[in-house]
Amino acid sequence: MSAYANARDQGFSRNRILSALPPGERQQVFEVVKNVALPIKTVLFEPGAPIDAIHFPIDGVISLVTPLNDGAIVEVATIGNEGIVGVPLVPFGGLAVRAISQVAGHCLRMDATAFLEWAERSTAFNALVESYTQALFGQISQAAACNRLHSSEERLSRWLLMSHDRVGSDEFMITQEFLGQMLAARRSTVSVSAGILQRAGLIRYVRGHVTILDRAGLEAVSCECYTVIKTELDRVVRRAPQQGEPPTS
Amino acid sequence: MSAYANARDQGFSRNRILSALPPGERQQVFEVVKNVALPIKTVLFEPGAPIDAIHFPIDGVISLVTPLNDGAIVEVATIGNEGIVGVPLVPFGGLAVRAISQVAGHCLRMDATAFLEWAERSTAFNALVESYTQALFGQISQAAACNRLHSSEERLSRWLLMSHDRVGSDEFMITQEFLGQMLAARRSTVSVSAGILQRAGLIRYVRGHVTILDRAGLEAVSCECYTVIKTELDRVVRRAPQQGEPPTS
DNA sequence: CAAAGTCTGTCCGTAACCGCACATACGTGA
DNA sequence: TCACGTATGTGCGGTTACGGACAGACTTTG
Repeated sequence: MSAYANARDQGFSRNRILSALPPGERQQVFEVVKNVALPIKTVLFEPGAPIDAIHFPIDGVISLVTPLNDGAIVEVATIGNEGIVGVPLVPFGGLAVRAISQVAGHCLRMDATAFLEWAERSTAFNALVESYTQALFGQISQAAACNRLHSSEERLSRWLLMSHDRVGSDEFMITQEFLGQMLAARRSTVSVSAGILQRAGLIRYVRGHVTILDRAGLEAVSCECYTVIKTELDRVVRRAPQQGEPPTS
Repeated sequence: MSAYANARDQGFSRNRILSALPPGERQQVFEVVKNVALPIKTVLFEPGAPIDAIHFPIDGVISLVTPLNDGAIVEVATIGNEGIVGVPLVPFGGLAVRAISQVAGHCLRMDATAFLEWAERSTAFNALVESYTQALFGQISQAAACNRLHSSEERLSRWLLMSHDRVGSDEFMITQEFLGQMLAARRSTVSVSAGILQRAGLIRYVRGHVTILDRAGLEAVSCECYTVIKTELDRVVRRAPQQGEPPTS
């Protein structure tokens, strides 16, 4: 989204983790984050490198990928407005993965030091972060199983569904070449799988332009992993006290 | 190991996370843990179930596995005396994986409530736990990539090496049937891969009895994932102040 | 309109592994 | 010693996806 409800909001309430905070704390967190645009293929951190900032996606999709020595990469998790990029965060520590944006969008950026202070000060914030960390942990575990056992068509469907949930639109951009990297499959394999989905009327896919036509159909083709991951991620914010509308200020 | 240096120690110092604690705190932690034996195929927790206790392995190997609807399971991490079973722990939360012992051994068991209290009270303890959590996160990410891209022979070698590191012996028990479940491969595939390793003189494998004959050779056959994971796990305790010998009491 | 670049559909030989089956070898206990 | 259960080695057709290549279609740029 390029226009926000109002200038002060800055899309703040559109990250579901932050939305789940008590209104008072939400306002305070608002003071320490900055809305940044993430063009496609922006790298937020590299494996082993110290993480200087935490990102709360508003729209767009960010992937955690494991790079291998031969240059191949494998996606292990996708993160959107339901999550946080950069956890688990340890002072001076780094994660073993690369964070890279797959679908362009926006994030709320919080310095690592501010994040750690907040986690220490606010019980609600800390609980949400830890709960999400656990869910992310589960997502990666499920991806590990999925990568091993499920067909490229199932995994493609899952990827499309997860992205669809996150971008908030039936259309988004992703080339088959890039998709192949995410799924750790040949581009030609992606082309074949996507062709099957397309002929079945589930999607339209023209030169990097994906349109979701039949969500229910995609869910039927996808493996169970989609539902497992979605259920677990939803639980993170559902467990927190429901928040009302953002303050009209 | 069935005999400990002394009764009070109870193998305490053989878990590398606990060993990395300052001596004073180590003694205190000693008061709240209990040495328990884990026969093979003991389940410590199931996906989604609340975790009532944390385990610090002394010997043996515990695996985190993701079960799928069709009954298949995939190993996403193995944990031995370098680690902790049950993190990241959140009050009333559960992990999306099953923890099951693969090679029989012993653990130091700590109640979840005691664990949470300790993490809050002790900075050193908390730092170790969080650092390990990050490393475990990396291990699962690497496994996700490995499961997708590497051959059964590479993965088998990696599994054998990781187990070898943890059991502290050149011999351990694991049937091909069980190994196949861990690697999410047919037993016959395991048989073929193991046969290749065996004919190459790297291992001996007779009716569930594995003997590591040539570690260096195995490392050459294994994929890079072994080294990546080992390096990351080693960093956890290397970052902490080195501890001396256990107190002779 | 022409040219260059990008993206996609398709093909083919090959490799790895599945899914299943069967035979053999080892170990235990009667 | 024999019988039985367990564990392993092996074989074979079928499937999936690799690895590499090529042509066509669309888009952008000049």
